Amino acid sequence: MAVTIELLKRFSMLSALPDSTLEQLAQQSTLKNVSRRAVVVNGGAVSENLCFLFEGRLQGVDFTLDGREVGLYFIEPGDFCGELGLFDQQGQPESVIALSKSQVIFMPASAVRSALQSSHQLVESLFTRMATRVRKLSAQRALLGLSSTVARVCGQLWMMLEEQDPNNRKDGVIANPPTHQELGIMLNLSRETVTRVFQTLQAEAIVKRDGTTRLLILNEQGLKGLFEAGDS
Amino acid sequence: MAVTIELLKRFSMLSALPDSTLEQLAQQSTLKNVSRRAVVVNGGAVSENLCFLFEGRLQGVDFTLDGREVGLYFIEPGDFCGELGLFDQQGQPESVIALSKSQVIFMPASAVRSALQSSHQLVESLFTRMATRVRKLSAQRALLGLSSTVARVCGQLWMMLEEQDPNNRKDGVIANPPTHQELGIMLNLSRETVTRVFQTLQAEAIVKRDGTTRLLILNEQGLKGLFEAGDS
DNA sequence: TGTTATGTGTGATTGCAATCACTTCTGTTT
DNA sequence: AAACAGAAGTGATTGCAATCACACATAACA
Repeated sequence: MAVTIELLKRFSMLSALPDSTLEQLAQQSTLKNVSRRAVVVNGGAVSENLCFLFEGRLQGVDFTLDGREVGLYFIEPGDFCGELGLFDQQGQPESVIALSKSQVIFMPASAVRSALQSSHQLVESLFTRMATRVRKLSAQRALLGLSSTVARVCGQLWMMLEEQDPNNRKDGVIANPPTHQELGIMLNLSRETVTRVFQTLQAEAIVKRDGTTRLLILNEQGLKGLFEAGDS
Repeated sequence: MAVTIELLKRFSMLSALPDSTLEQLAQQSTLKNVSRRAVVVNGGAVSENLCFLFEGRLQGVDFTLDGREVGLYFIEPGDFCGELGLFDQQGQPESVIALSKSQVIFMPASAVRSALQSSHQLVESLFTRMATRVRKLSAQRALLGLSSTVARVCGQLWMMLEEQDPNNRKDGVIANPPTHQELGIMLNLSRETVTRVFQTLQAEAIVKRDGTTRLLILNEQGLKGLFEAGDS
Protein backbone atom coordinates (compact mmCIF):
# COMPACT_ATOMS: atom_id res chain seq x y z
CA MET A 1 0.00 0.00 0.00
CA ALA A 2 1.34 3.40 -0.99
CA VAL A 3 2.65 5.86 1.56
CA THR A 4 1.85 9.57 1.18
CA ILE A 5 3.55 12.70 2.49
CA GLU A 6 0.43 13.40 4.55
CA LEU A 7 0.71 10.03 6.21
CA LEU A 8 4.36 10.59 7.14
CA LYS A 9 3.54 14.00 8.55
CA ARG A 10 1.45 12.28 11.20
CA PHE A 11 4.74 11.28 12.85
CA SER A 12 6.20 14.09 14.89
CA MET A 13 9.78 13.19 14.09
CA LEU A 14 9.11 13.54 10.35
CA SER A 15 6.60 16.40 10.33
CA ALA A 16 9.14 19.19 10.08
CA LEU A 17 10.98 17.73 7.12
CA PRO A 18 10.74 19.48 3.73
CA ASP A 19 8.24 17.97 1.32
CA SER A 20 10.98 16.91 -1.04
CA THR A 21 12.60 14.78 1.65
CA LEU A 22 9.23 13.40 2.70
CA GLU A 23 8.41 12.55 -0.91
CA GLN A 24 11.61 10.52 -1.20
CA LEU A 25 10.96 8.71 2.06
CA ALA A 26 7.33 8.06 1.09
CA GLN A 27 8.27 6.57 -2.25
CA GLN A 28 10.56 4.02 -0.63
CA SER A 29 8.21 3.09 2.23
CA THR A 30 5.42 0.54 2.50
CA LEU A 31 2.30 0.55 4.65
CA LYS A 32 1.31 -2.91 5.82
CA ASN A 33 -1.59 -4.25 7.81
CA VAL A 34 -0.27 -6.72 10.33
CA SER A 35 -2.40 -9.10 12.30
CA ARG A 36 -2.36 -9.72 16.02
CA ARG A 37 0.67 -11.73 17.05
CA ALA A 38 2.54 -10.91 13.84
CA VAL A 39 6.28 -10.31 14.20
CA VAL A 40 7.14 -6.82 13.00
CA VAL A 41 10.86 -6.92 13.83
CA ASN A 42 12.76 -10.17 14.23
CA GLY A 43 14.90 -10.29 17.32
CA GLY A 44 18.62 -10.74 16.80
CA ALA A 45 18.58 -9.95 13.10
CA VAL A 46 19.72 -6.67 11.59
CA SER A 47 16.65 -4.75 10.61
CA GLU A 48 16.72 -3.09 7.22
CA ASN A 49 13.70 -0.98 8.08
CA LEU A 50 12.45 1.46 10.62
CA CYS A 51 8.86 0.63 11.55
CA PHE A 52 6.45 3.49 12.14
CA LEU A 53 3.21 2.56 13.87
CA PHE A 54 0.19 4.27 12.40
CA GLU A 55 -2.51 2.35 14.24
CA GLY A 56 -2.59 -0.50 16.75
CA ARG A 57 -0.07 -1.51 19.41
CA LEU A 58 3.32 -3.14 19.32
CA GLN A 59 5.46 -4.65 22.06
CA GLY A 60 9.18 -5.29 22.27
CA VAL A 61 9.66 -8.77 23.71
CA ASP A 62 12.86 -10.53 24.70
CA PHE A 63 13.49 -13.90 26.29
CA THR A 64 15.60 -14.61 29.34
CA LEU A 65 18.03 -17.46 29.19
CA ASP A 66 15.63 -19.57 31.24
CA GLY A 67 13.03 -19.11 28.54
CA ARG A 68 10.80 -16.57 30.19
CA GLU A 69 9.23 -13.85 28.07
CA VAL A 70 10.20 -10.35 29.10
CA GLY A 71 8.27 -7.33 27.87
CA LEU A 72 10.60 -4.38 27.34
CA TYR A 73 8.40 -1.62 25.92
CA PHE A 74 5.14 -0.84 24.20
CA ILE A 75 4.96 1.22 21.02
CA GLU A 76 1.98 3.54 20.63
CA PRO A 77 0.67 5.00 17.37
CA GLY A 78 2.89 7.86 16.22
CA ASP A 79 6.03 6.13 17.47
CA PHE A 80 8.49 3.84 15.73
CA CYS A 81 11.17 1.22 16.29
CA GLY A 82 13.95 -0.56 14.50
CA GLU A 83 16.36 2.38 14.50
CA LEU A 84 19.12 0.94 16.70
CA GLY A 85 21.08 -0.53 13.80
CA LEU A 86 21.00 2.59 11.65
CA PHE A 87 24.76 3.06 11.75
CA ASP A 88 26.33 0.03 13.40
CA GLN A 89 24.65 -2.72 11.35
CA GLN A 90 23.76 -4.56 14.51
CA GLY A 91 20.30 -5.65 15.38
CA GLN A 92 18.45 -5.68 18.63
CA PRO A 93 17.98 -8.75 20.78
CA GLU A 94 14.24 -8.32 21.20
CA SER A 95 11.45 -9.05 18.73
CA VAL A 96 8.72 -6.52 18.11
CA ILE A 97 5.28 -8.08 17.94
CA ALA A 98 1.84 -6.69 17.09
CA LEU A 99 -0.48 -6.97 20.10
CA SER A 100 -3.51 -6.06 18.05
CA LYS A 101 -4.28 -5.63 14.39
CA SER A 102 -1.95 -2.82 13.37
CA GLN A 103 -0.91 -0.64 10.49
CA VAL A 104 2.83 -0.20 10.18
CA ILE A 105 4.92 1.84 7.75
CA PHE A 106 8.17 0.12 6.85
CA MET A 107 10.85 2.67 5.90
CA PRO A 108 14.23 1.48 4.65
CA ALA A 109 17.11 2.38 6.95
CA SER A 110 19.15 3.40 3.90
CA ALA A 111 16.55 6.03 3.03
CA VAL A 112 16.62 7.36 6.57
CA ARG A 113 20.44 7.53 6.51
CA SER A 114 20.27 9.58 3.31
CA ALA A 115 17.76 11.95 4.86
CA LEU A 116 19.97 12.30 7.94
CA GLN A 117 22.91 13.31 5.76
CA SER A 118 21.05 16.31 4.43
CA SER A 119 18.97 17.32 7.42
CA HIS A 120 20.63 18.31 10.67
CA GLN A 121 17.15 18.94 12.01
CA LEU A 122 16.30 15.27 11.48
CA VAL A 123 19.50 14.35 13.29
CA GLU A 124 18.39 16.40 16.28
CA SER A 125 14.87 14.96 16.14
CA LEU A 126 16.14 11.40 15.98
CA PHE A 127 18.57 11.99 18.78
CA THR A 128 15.91 13.63 20.94
CA ARG A 129 13.61 10.75 20.30
CA MET A 130 16.35 8.30 21.33
CA ALA A 131 16.81 10.29 24.51
CA THR A 132 13.08 10.07 25.19
CA ARG A 133 13.26 6.36 24.60
CA VAL A 134 16.08 5.94 27.13
CA ARG A 135 14.09 7.90 29.69
CA LYS A 136 11.06 5.68 29.07
CA LEU A 137 13.14 2.53 29.47
CA SER A 138 14.43 3.88 32.77
CA ALA A 139 10.92 4.71 33.94
CA GLN A 140 9.74 1.27 32.90
CA ARG A 141 12.55 -0.33 34.84
CA ALA A 142 11.78 1.76 37.89
CA LEU A 143 8.30 0.21 37.92
CA LEU A 144 9.94 -3.11 38.66
CA GLY A 145 11.47 -1.62 41.77
CA LEU A 146 8.02 -1.22 43.31
CA SER A 147 7.36 -4.07 45.67
CA SER A 148 3.56 -3.72 45.61
CA THR A 149 1.88 -5.50 42.71
CA VAL A 150 -1.00 -2.99 42.74
CA ALA A 151 1.43 -0.08 42.49
CA ARG A 152 3.25 -1.74 39.64
CA VAL A 153 0.13 -2.38 37.58
CA CYS A 154 -1.22 1.09 38.26
CA GLY A 155 2.11 2.59 37.29
CA GLN A 156 2.05 0.73 34.01
CA LEU A 157 -1.50 1.87 33.26
CA TRP A 158 -0.55 5.43 34.16
CA MET A 159 2.43 5.38 31.81
CA MET A 160 0.27 3.98 29.02
CA LEU A 161 -2.41 6.63 29.62
CA GLU A 162 0.22 9.39 29.47
CA GLU A 163 1.30 8.13 26.06
CA GLN A 164 -2.17 8.10 24.47
CA ASP A 165 -2.96 10.62 21.76
CA PRO A 166 -4.53 13.81 23.16
CA ASN A 167 -8.14 12.79 22.52
CA ASN A 168 -7.85 9.46 24.29
CA ARG A 169 -5.74 11.06 27.02
CA LYS A 170 -8.43 13.67 27.68
CA ASP A 171 -11.12 11.00 27.84
CA GLY A 172 -9.11 8.71 30.07
CA VAL A 173 -9.04 5.98 27.44
CA ILE A 174 -6.29 3.47 26.75
CA ALA A 175 -6.73 2.19 23.21
CA ASN A 176 -5.97 -1.42 22.34
CA PRO A 177 -5.08 -2.41 25.89
CA PRO A 178 -2.71 -5.36 26.17
CA THR A 179 -3.90 -8.65 27.66
CA HIS A 180 -3.17 -9.50 31.27
CA GLN A 181 -0.42 -11.79 30.07
CA GLU A 182 1.13 -9.03 27.96
CA LEU A 183 1.05 -6.66 30.93
CA GLY A 184 2.42 -9.37 33.19
CA ILE A 185 5.60 -9.87 31.21
CA MET A 186 6.27 -6.12 31.36
CA LEU A 187 6.04 -6.18 35.15
CA ASN A 188 7.47 -9.59 36.13
CA LEU A 189 4.03 -10.66 37.32
CA SER A 190 2.04 -13.76 36.48
CA ARG A 191 -1.12 -13.13 34.46
CA GLU A 192 -3.15 -14.39 37.46
CA THR A 193 -1.67 -11.67 39.63
CA VAL A 194 -2.46 -9.01 37.01
CA THR A 195 -6.02 -10.36 36.83
CA ARG A 196 -6.39 -10.07 40.58
CA VAL A 197 -5.16 -6.47 40.54
CA PHE A 198 -7.63 -5.64 37.76
CA GLN A 199 -10.39 -7.22 39.85
CA THR A 200 -9.51 -4.83 42.65
CA LEU A 201 -9.33 -1.81 40.35
CA GLN A 202 -12.66 -2.63 38.74
CA ALA A 203 -14.29 -3.26 42.11
CA GLU A 204 -13.13 0.18 43.22
CA ALA A 205 -14.41 1.73 39.98
CA ILE A 206 -10.93 2.96 39.07
CA VAL A 207 -10.85 1.25 35.69
CA LYS A 208 -13.47 -0.32 33.48
CA ARG A 209 -13.12 -2.49 30.47
CA ASP A 210 -14.99 -1.27 27.41
CA GLY A 211 -14.86 -4.23 25.10
CA THR A 212 -11.44 -5.44 24.05
CA THR A 213 -10.30 -2.32 22.28
CA ARG A 214 -10.66 0.25 25.05
CA LEU A 215 -9.80 0.43 28.71
CA LEU A 216 -11.45 3.29 30.57
CA ILE A 217 -9.68 5.04 33.42
CA LEU A 218 -12.62 6.22 35.48
CA ASN A 219 -10.63 7.65 38.36
CA GLU A 220 -7.27 9.06 37.30
CA GLN A 221 -6.45 10.43 40.72
CA GLY A 222 -7.28 7.08 42.26
CA LEU A 223 -5.02 5.32 39.81
CA LYS A 224 -2.20 7.75 40.35
CA GLY A 225 -2.67 7.56 44.10
CA LEU A 226 -2.27 3.78 44.07
CA PHE A 227 0.81 4.12 41.89
CA GLU A 228 2.37 6.69 44.21
CA ALA A 229 1.44 4.86 47.38
CA GLY A 230 3.98 2.20 46.55
CA ASP A 231 3.84 -0.26 49.41
CA SER A 232 0.31 0.28 50.66
CA MET B 1 42.85 19.97 36.05
CA ALA B 2 43.64 20.44 32.38
CA VAL B 3 42.35 18.07 29.74
CA THR B 4 44.61 17.06 26.85
CA ILE B 5 43.89 15.72 23.38
CA GLU B 6 45.59 12.48 24.37
CA LEU B 7 43.25 12.08 27.30
CA LEU B 8 40.18 12.58 25.12
CA LYS B 9 41.49 10.08 22.60
CA ARG B 10 41.16 7.39 25.27
CA PHE B 11 37.41 7.56 24.65
CA SER B 12 36.40 5.57 21.60
CA MET B 13 33.63 7.97 20.64
CA LEU B 14 36.11 10.84 20.43
CA SER B 15 39.20 9.06 19.14
CA ALA B 16 38.45 9.53 15.44
CA LEU B 17 37.86 13.26 15.67
CA PRO B 18 40.38 15.61 14.05
CA ASP B 19 42.89 17.14 16.45
CA SER B 20 41.46 20.61 15.92
CA THR B 21 38.06 19.49 17.18
CA LEU B 22 39.62 17.59 20.07
CA GLU B 23 41.66 20.67 20.99
CA GLN B 24 38.51 22.77 21.20
CA LEU B 25 36.74 20.16 23.29
CA ALA B 26 39.76 19.73 25.55
CA GLN B 27 40.07 23.44 26.22
CA GLN B 28 36.50 23.66 27.44
CA SER B 29 36.57 20.49 29.53
CA THR B 30 37.60 19.83 33.12
CA LEU B 31 39.00 16.71 34.74
CA LYS B 32 37.85 16.25 38.32
CA ASN B 33 38.63 13.73 40.98
CA VAL B 34 35.41 12.73 42.66
CA SER B 35 35.20 10.82 45.89
CA ARG B 36 33.13 7.74 46.62
CA ARG B 37 29.44 8.63 46.99
CA ALA B 38 29.86 11.95 45.17
CA VAL B 39 27.00 12.97 42.89
CA VAL B 40 28.29 13.39 39.35
CA VAL B 41 24.95 14.20 37.70
CA ASN B 42 21.99 15.52 39.67
CA GLY B 43 18.78 13.70 38.92
CA GLY B 44 15.96 15.74 37.48
CA ALA B 45 18.08 18.73 36.60
CA VAL B 46 19.18 19.62 33.09
CA SER B 47 22.82 18.71 32.82
CA GLU B 48 25.08 21.24 31.15
CA ASN B 49 27.86 18.68 30.80
CA LEU B 50 28.57 15.30 29.40
CA CYS B 51 30.59 13.28 31.91
CA PHE B 52 33.32 10.99 30.61
CA LEU B 53 34.65 8.46 33.10
CA PHE B 54 38.40 8.07 32.96
CA GLU B 55 38.87 5.91 36.03
CA GLY B 56 36.58 4.46 38.71
CA ARG B 57 32.93 3.43 38.56
CA LEU B 58 29.66 5.32 38.33
CA GLN B 59 26.06 4.20 38.80
CA GLY B 60 22.81 5.69 37.55
CA VAL B 61 20.36 5.59 40.47
CA ASP B 62 16.69 6.50 40.52
CA PHE B 63 14.08 6.33 43.27
CA THR B 64 10.68 4.69 43.02
CA LEU B 65 7.72 6.61 44.35
CA ASP B 66 7.77 4.45 47.45
CA GLY B 67 11.28 5.63 48.18
CA ARG B 68 13.26 2.58 47.12
CA GLU B 69 16.58 3.03 45.37
CA VAL B 70 16.71 1.55 41.89
CA GLY B 71 20.00 1.02 40.10
CA LEU B 72 19.61 1.58 36.38
CA TYR B 73 23.11 1.18 34.94
CA PHE B 74 26.80 1.16 35.72
CA ILE B 75 29.31 3.29 33.83
CA GLU B 76 32.74 1.78 33.21
CA PRO B 77 35.92 3.71 32.36
CA GLY B 78 35.85 4.81 28.71
CA ASP B 79 32.13 5.43 28.82
CA PHE B 80 30.13 8.58 29.52
CA CYS B 81 26.74 9.89 30.56
CA GLY B 82 24.72 13.08 30.68
CA GLU B 83 24.00 13.20 26.95
CA LEU B 84 20.22 12.81 27.01
CA GLY B 85 19.51 16.53 27.19
CA LEU B 86 21.86 17.50 24.35
CA PHE B 87 19.04 18.77 22.13
CA ASP B 88 15.84 18.80 24.13
CA GLN B 89 17.05 20.67 27.22
CA GLN B 90 15.46 18.09 29.45
CA GLY B 91 17.30 16.25 32.15
CA GLN B 92 17.18 12.69 33.25
CA PRO B 93 15.31 11.46 36.28
CA GLU B 94 18.19 9.48 37.72
CA SER B 95 21.27 10.74 39.55
CA VAL B 96 24.70 9.48 38.62
CA ILE B 97 26.86 8.67 41.63
CA ALA B 98 30.49 7.64 42.00
CA LEU B 99 30.75 4.18 43.54
CA SER B 100 34.46 4.50 44.08
CA LYS B 101 37.02 7.28 43.87
CA SER B 102 36.80 8.31 40.23
CA GLN B 103 38.24 10.64 37.65
CA VAL B 104 35.63 12.30 35.47
CA ILE B 105 35.99 14.67 32.55
CA PHE B 106 33.20 17.25 32.43
CA MET B 107 32.59 18.43 28.86
CA PRO B 108 30.07 21.21 28.20
CA ALA B 109 27.08 20.13 26.15
CA SER B 110 27.36 23.30 24.11
CA ALA B 111 30.84 22.29 22.99
CA VAL B 112 29.60 18.87 21.99
CA ARG B 113 26.73 20.40 20.02
CA SER B 114 29.22 22.56 18.12
CA ALA B 115 31.36 19.55 17.33
CA LEU B 116 28.29 17.65 16.16
CA GLN B 117 27.45 20.44 13.70
CA SER B 118 30.73 20.00 11.91
CA SER B 119 31.28 16.28 12.19
CA HIS B 120 28.84 13.83 10.71
CA GLN B 121 31.15 11.12 11.93
CA LEU B 122 30.61 12.27 15.50
CA VAL B 123 26.86 12.22 14.88
CA GLU B 124 27.10 8.59 13.82
CA SER B 125 29.35 7.72 16.75
CA LEU B 126 27.03 9.36 19.24
CA PHE B 127 24.00 7.69 17.72
CA THR B 128 25.70 4.31 17.70
CA ARG B 129 26.65 4.74 21.29
CA MET B 130 23.06 5.62 22.20
CA ALA B 131 21.93 2.46 20.41
CA THR B 132 24.44 0.46 22.42
CA ARG B 133 23.11 2.06 25.55
CA VAL B 134 19.54 1.09 24.69
CA ARG B 135 20.64 -2.48 24.10
CA LYS B 136 22.41 -2.54 27.46
CA LEU B 137 19.35 -1.17 29.24
CA SER B 138 17.29 -3.92 27.63
CA ALA B 139 19.80 -6.57 28.66
CA GLN B 140 19.84 -5.16 32.19
CA ARG B 141 16.08 -5.33 32.33
CA ALA B 142 16.04 -8.86 31.06
CA LEU B 143 18.12 -9.85 34.09
CA LEU B 144 15.16 -8.91 36.27
CA GLY B 145 13.04 -11.45 34.41
CA LEU B 146 15.14 -14.27 35.81
CA SER B 147 13.39 -15.82 38.76
CA SER B 148 16.53 -17.36 40.28
CA THR B 149 18.55 -15.01 42.45
CA VAL B 150 21.77 -16.88 41.66
CA ALA B 151 21.16 -16.50 37.94
CA ARG B 152 20.46 -12.83 38.35
CA VAL B 153 23.65 -12.09 40.29
CA CYS B 154 25.74 -14.21 37.95
CA GLY B 155 24.20 -12.44 34.97
CA GLN B 156 25.11 -9.07 36.43
CA LEU B 157 28.69 -10.17 37.10
CA TRP B 158 28.90 -11.57 33.57
CA MET B 159 27.73 -8.30 32.05
CA MET B 160 30.20 -6.35 34.15
CA LEU B 161 33.04 -8.69 33.16
CA GLU B 162 32.18 -8.27 29.46
CA GLU B 163 32.48 -4.51 29.84
CA GLN B 164 35.93 -4.50 31.43
CA ASP B 165 38.87 -3.19 29.43
CA PRO B 166 40.67 -5.90 27.48
CA ASN B 167 43.39 -6.52 30.09
CA ASN B 168 40.99 -7.00 32.97
CA ARG B 169 38.66 -8.98 30.73
CA LYS B 170 41.45 -11.35 29.78
CA ASP B 171 42.44 -11.86 33.42
CA GLY B 172 38.88 -12.34 34.60
CA VAL B 173 39.02 -9.26 36.80
CA ILE B 174 36.20 -6.84 37.61
CA ALA B 175 37.76 -3.57 38.73
CA ASN B 176 36.15 -1.50 41.48
CA PRO B 177 33.35 -3.99 42.12
CA PRO B 178 30.19 -2.45 43.58
CA THR B 179 29.08 -3.32 47.10
CA HIS B 180 26.42 -5.93 47.69
CA GLN B 181 23.98 -3.12 48.31
CA GLU B 182 24.87 -1.43 45.02
CA LEU B 183 24.45 -4.73 43.17
CA GLY B 184 21.20 -5.39 45.01
CA ILE B 185 19.47 -2.26 43.80
CA MET B 186 20.35 -3.16 40.24
CA LEU B 187 18.68 -6.54 40.61
CA ASN B 188 15.74 -5.87 42.97
CA LEU B 189 17.41 -8.00 45.62
CA SER B 190 18.15 -7.20 49.22
CA ARG B 191 21.85 -6.86 50.06
CA GLU B 192 21.49 -9.93 52.34
CA THR B 193 20.36 -11.99 49.38
CA VAL B 194 23.30 -10.78 47.28
CA THR B 195 25.64 -11.67 50.15
CA ARG B 196 24.20 -15.18 50.32
CA VAL B 197 24.70 -15.64 46.58
CA PHE B 198 28.28 -14.44 46.87
CA GLN B 199 28.79 -16.92 49.72
CA THR B 200 27.70 -19.69 47.38
CA LEU B 201 29.88 -18.47 44.50
CA GLN B 202 32.93 -18.16 46.74
CA ALA B 203 32.31 -21.57 48.27
CA GLU B 204 32.25 -23.02 44.75
CA ALA B 205 35.44 -21.14 43.83
CA ILE B 206 33.66 -19.30 41.03
CA VAL B 207 34.54 -15.85 42.28
CA LYS B 208 37.06 -14.54 44.78
CA ARG B 209 37.39 -11.16 46.35
CA ASP B 210 40.81 -9.57 45.96
CA GLY B 211 40.67 -6.66 48.39
CA THR B 212 38.03 -4.04 47.73
CA THR B 213 39.22 -2.92 44.33
CA ARG B 214 39.17 -6.21 42.42
CA LEU B 215 36.80 -9.12 42.09
CA LEU B 216 38.31 -12.18 40.47
CA ILE B 217 36.24 -14.45 38.28
CA LEU B 218 38.01 -17.76 38.79
CA ASN B 219 35.63 -19.87 36.74
CA GLU B 220 34.10 -18.00 33.85
CA GLN B 221 32.34 -21.03 32.44
CA GLY B 222 30.91 -21.78 35.85
CA LEU B 223 29.63 -18.24 36.19
CA LYS B 224 28.15 -18.27 32.71
CA GLY B 225 26.62 -21.67 33.34
CA LEU B 226 24.82 -20.44 36.46
CA PHE B 227 23.62 -17.40 34.56
CA GLU B 228 22.30 -19.50 31.68
CA ALA B 229 20.77 -22.14 33.90
CA GLY B 230 18.16 -19.63 34.95
CA ASP B 231 15.91 -21.52 37.32
CA SER B 232 18.30 -24.08 38.69
C1' DT C 1 -25.25 -20.69 14.51
C1' DG C 2 -22.10 -23.80 16.48
C1' DT C 3 -17.40 -24.79 17.46
C1' DT C 4 -12.91 -23.56 18.78
C1' DA C 5 -9.42 -20.73 20.67
C1' DT C 6 -8.10 -17.24 23.64
C1' DG C 7 -8.53 -14.52 27.62
C1' DT C 8 -10.26 -13.87 32.26
C1' DG C 9 -11.37 -15.55 36.77
C1' DT C 10 -10.89 -18.55 40.97
C1' DG C 11 -8.99 -21.24 44.77
C1' DA C 12 -5.44 -23.88 47.14
C1' DT C 13 -0.70 -24.77 48.13
C1' DT C 14 3.97 -23.79 48.95
C1' DG C 15 8.49 -21.94 48.61
C1' DC C 16 11.48 -18.25 48.61
C1' DA C 17 13.29 -13.93 49.64
C1' DA C 18 12.35 -9.60 52.26
C1' DT C 19 12.75 -8.06 56.64
C1' DC C 20 14.65 -7.54 61.04
C1' DA C 21 18.08 -7.73 64.46
C1' DC C 22 22.36 -8.63 65.32
C1' DT C 23 27.47 -10.03 64.86
C1' DT C 24 31.84 -10.02 62.61
C1' DC C 25 35.14 -8.27 59.47
C1' DT C 26 37.63 -4.80 56.98
C1' DG C 27 39.07 -0.32 55.73
C1' DT C 28 39.56 4.47 57.14
C1' DT C 29 40.48 8.04 60.26
C1' DT C 30 42.42 10.00 64.32
C1' DA D 1 47.61 1.52 67.63
C1' DA D 2 42.93 2.46 68.74
C1' DA D 3 38.48 3.95 67.47
C1' DC D 4 35.05 4.43 64.13
C1' DA D 5 32.39 3.65 59.97
C1' DG D 6 31.04 0.87 56.44
C1' DA D 7 30.51 -3.60 54.44
C1' DA D 8 29.82 -8.42 54.82
C1' DG D 9 27.82 -12.29 57.20
C1' DT D 10 24.20 -14.87 59.92
C1' DG D 11 19.80 -16.69 61.59
C1' DA D 12 14.83 -16.64 62.33
C1' DT D 13 10.29 -15.35 60.89
C1' DT D 14 6.63 -14.45 57.81
C1' DG D 15 3.99 -12.89 53.95
C1' DC D 16 3.13 -12.75 49.29
C1' DA D 17 2.94 -14.16 44.74
C1' DA D 18 4.15 -18.05 41.61
C1' DT D 19 2.35 -22.15 40.36
C1' DC D 20 -1.06 -25.40 39.23
C1' DA D 21 -5.46 -26.95 37.95
C1' DC D 22 -9.60 -25.83 36.61
C1' DA D 23 -13.96 -23.19 35.25
C1' DC D 24 -16.20 -19.49 32.87
C1' DA D 25 -16.57 -15.73 29.47
C1' DT D 26 -15.69 -13.76 25.12
C1' DA D 27 -14.04 -13.39 20.50
C1' DA D 28 -12.90 -15.55 16.22
C1' DC D 29 -13.69 -18.85 12.74
C1' DA D 30 -16.09 -22.32 9.93
